[in-house]
Amino acid sequence: MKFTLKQLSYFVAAGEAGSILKAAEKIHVSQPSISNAITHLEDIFELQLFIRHHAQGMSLTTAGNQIMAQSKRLLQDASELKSFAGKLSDQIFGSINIGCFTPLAPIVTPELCHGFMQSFPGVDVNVSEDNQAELLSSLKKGSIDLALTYDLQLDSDISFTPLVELKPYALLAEDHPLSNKKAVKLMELAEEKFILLDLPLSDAYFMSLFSLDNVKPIIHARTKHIDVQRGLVANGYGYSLANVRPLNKRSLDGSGLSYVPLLGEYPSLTLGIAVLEKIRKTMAVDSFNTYCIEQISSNHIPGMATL
Amino acid sequence: MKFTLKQLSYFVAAGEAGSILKAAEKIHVSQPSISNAITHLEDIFELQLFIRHHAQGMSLTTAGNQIMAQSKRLLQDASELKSFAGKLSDQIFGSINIGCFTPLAPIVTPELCHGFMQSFPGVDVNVSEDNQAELLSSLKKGSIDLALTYDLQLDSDISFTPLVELKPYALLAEDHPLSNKKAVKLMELAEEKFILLDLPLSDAYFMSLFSLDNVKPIIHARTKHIDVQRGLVANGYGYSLANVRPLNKRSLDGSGLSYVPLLGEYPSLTLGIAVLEKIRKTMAVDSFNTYCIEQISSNHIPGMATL
DNA sequence: GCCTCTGAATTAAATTTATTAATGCAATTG
DNA sequence: CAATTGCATTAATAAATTTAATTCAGAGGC
Repeated sequence: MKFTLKQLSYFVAAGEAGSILKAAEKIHVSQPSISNAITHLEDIFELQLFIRHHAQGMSLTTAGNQIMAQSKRLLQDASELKSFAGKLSDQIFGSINIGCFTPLAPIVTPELCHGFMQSFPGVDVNVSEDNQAELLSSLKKGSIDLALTYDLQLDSDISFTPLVELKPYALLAEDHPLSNKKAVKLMELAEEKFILLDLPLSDAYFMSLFSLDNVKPIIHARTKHIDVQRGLVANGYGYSLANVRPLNKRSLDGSGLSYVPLLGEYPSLTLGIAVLEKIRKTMAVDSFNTYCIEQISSNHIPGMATL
Repeated sequence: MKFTLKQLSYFVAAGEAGSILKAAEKIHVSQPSISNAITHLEDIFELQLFIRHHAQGMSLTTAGNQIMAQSKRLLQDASELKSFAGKLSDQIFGSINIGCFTPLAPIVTPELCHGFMQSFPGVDVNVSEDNQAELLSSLKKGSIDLALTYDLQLDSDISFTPLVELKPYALLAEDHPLSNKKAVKLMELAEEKFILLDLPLSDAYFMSLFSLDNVKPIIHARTKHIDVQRGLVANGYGYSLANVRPLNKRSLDGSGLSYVPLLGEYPSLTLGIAVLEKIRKTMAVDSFNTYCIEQISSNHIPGMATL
């Protein structure tokens, strides 16, 4: 046996009016409706809520007063839930979950998310980093609202908004003989040792670049971590290829790096926004989406160096 | 357009089960009921709460997660309201409002209410003092649950439980010639000045005592305050009659008083508990009622001296 | 003290709302 | 490419809510 919010609201109206009839007029329902609601509440609470005065309305008992205070609070909370939902749908407000492809995350998310939260203090942005497969799965599961990633292996139910193309470049040690050239051909590096960034999608992508020029790289090391990749290159263990361009041109141990464009036409990786097609976005997610479009362009990418 | 607690609970069940079908089995309702409830909530909130996965249930969106957290809280609060009401009806718990006839209040209520609240820490006792007419009106209005007063001018819808009879006695100054007598006749005081406690009921009562003996008192002063009455008597302005017997036999200015029984048969005032007949008492009120019966007897009255 | 009035409770009919069983439908699985 | 899964839809039914009309008990006026 339970009660409804409607019954509570009828009870509260009667309690405030001190009369069922007056309450009925005020809230535009019939007198027996309120009478029923009160009787029902008295039954399930096993309490006398009102003292009925013949021909002069009714007044709350002490128990009724206590229940009424709680009822008002509950009704208030219910109406706040409604307005919370309303705000979620039409105001830039609430929590949003953003996913970012791991190698991109340390470059773009700090500035991007911080800037967004500065502009929209009502929004709480949660960022998670993951590989492409997991990002897509998270989008479909709803555990992230939006992903910043490349347009690789996207399913049909994911919609992708391209933002910028990231051309591949050669990652060389600062003191490498070719490090000051305007551009470099893959062929020129063919005899040197190659450090492969061995992540689910990037490995295949980088190898495809070599194939285009019929170059067989000498894979000297594989790593899943871009900091290891940069550290190895900076310390002269070999060269590598990359698309993301951290502003800081030193590896974690302080050794210098150089970014040299590739001479020739190579496929870029397109950085953009992936969202689930069928989803209806909250205002906050939508705002983050447009914020990304505004902030990320070929002129400027948060946290990223120009070539 | 509003939602119901039932709809919220269906939504929460579905959110927790990750599937309408599983939720339906768990809470024993049909699948379309839950489906409807969710659709309704999505409509009125203007939010997408779930992502539907074909043939593999559904998962909450970020918005759905936020709404679900709030919904759970609201349902929790609703169930707490229910249990609060339950406790009010069957446990010694909550607030109670006690009324007390003004002259009695300073004598009996401090010890009585303090003792009760010690024994039942879950109960919050509020005491108010008033004259008989107001006490009865408060009982009928429900603003007090129970009144400690005399059995005077009670209406038919008030039920009165007598506790003790308070015999009238002569209030004399400590150094009054008759102050050490075992008992005194009203006749013996007839020539002295009389101080009348001039309260709605007590004035008529005291005058009726004189009528019984065909004595015409010399009314020297009238007061509505028992402290003034005691002060006047203690300082030798005259004698008075009273029923309540404060333990402290000094007036507020420190002068001594003496209580001397009346010789003869005079009507007593009966101190007891007045409650509204038709009311269903909460457990807390009922306990206070029995506590009064236990504590107030002819052997002992809290705060009151023996004659 | 009689009559009228007020306002809650009750009753019965109408309406709305919730529930169910059956079915449809889209995507997944083997 | 059937078979299955699981949500949405539909239509029939059951339940709850609402209302209009009425009853009833006490209050208040004369």
